[in-house]
Amino acid sequence: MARKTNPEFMTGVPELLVLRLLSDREMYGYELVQAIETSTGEAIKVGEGVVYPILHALEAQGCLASRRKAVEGRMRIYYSATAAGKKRLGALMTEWQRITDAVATVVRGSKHAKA
Amino acid sequence: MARKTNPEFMTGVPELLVLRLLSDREMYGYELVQAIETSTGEAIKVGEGVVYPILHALEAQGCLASRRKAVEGRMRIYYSATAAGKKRLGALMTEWQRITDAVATVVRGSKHAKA
DNA sequence: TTGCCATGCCTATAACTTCAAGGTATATGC
DNA sequence: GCATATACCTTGAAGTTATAGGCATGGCAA
Repeated sequence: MARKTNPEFMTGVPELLVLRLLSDREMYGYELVQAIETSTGEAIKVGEGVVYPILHALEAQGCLASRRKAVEGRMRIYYSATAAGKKRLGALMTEWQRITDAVATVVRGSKHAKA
Repeated sequence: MARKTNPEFMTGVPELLVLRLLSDREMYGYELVQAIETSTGEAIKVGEGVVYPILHALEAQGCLASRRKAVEGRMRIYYSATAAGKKRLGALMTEWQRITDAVATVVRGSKHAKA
């Protein structure tokens, strides 16, 4: 079961984090990669190959808005969460809570867990 | 993003639950499918097509032991967690904690999260 | 008897996501 | 000139879940 790709418990997490971070302030791709790493205390690290496809997909769905900005001769594309994006974030957090709560119940030894 | 396969936040969860449940008492595949559903309060449901491959893989790795038993004319294969299985369960729970803690930190608005 | 459903095992295909590695380009430091 | 950091992007591989089915037995009802 040694996963190299799709590691344990990571499905959907990058998208959740991106949406959450972009709800606070606008950021560009390269910045997000590092923000995810620092904000999680090095616990979670994702590559650019993970972030960029998510940004493009979310923007195509109208969950993100982007604007180009030249900084020090380099081109940056800043993304921020739209209303639809925040709505989607809420749905993702609800789902995240649902799963984590369920797992916690079982892990804590839910004796009969019937009634 | 409407996922039909590999839904949000489910990667690795079925394996964790199977290992956890089989650490308490031996169960057979069909029983596990229902046990996961009831023990999570209907929050998590997995089909047989998810459980059986996991059982076979874990057994092949020595994480599970099995014994055949005939009950009411039907053949059942009971699985239980071995020492290696419990060790793997421990590793999975540690990883689970690591990810969920990290996500919780970001979601709760991680101030600047620099130092 | 016949038919249907629940039990109980199993497999194959499709779909989705993450990961690693590479490609392009500019600014800076040696 | 050359290497590194920034900054964007794409491609291919790997792994997991979901859906749908196949096979077989027992119990129940018509």
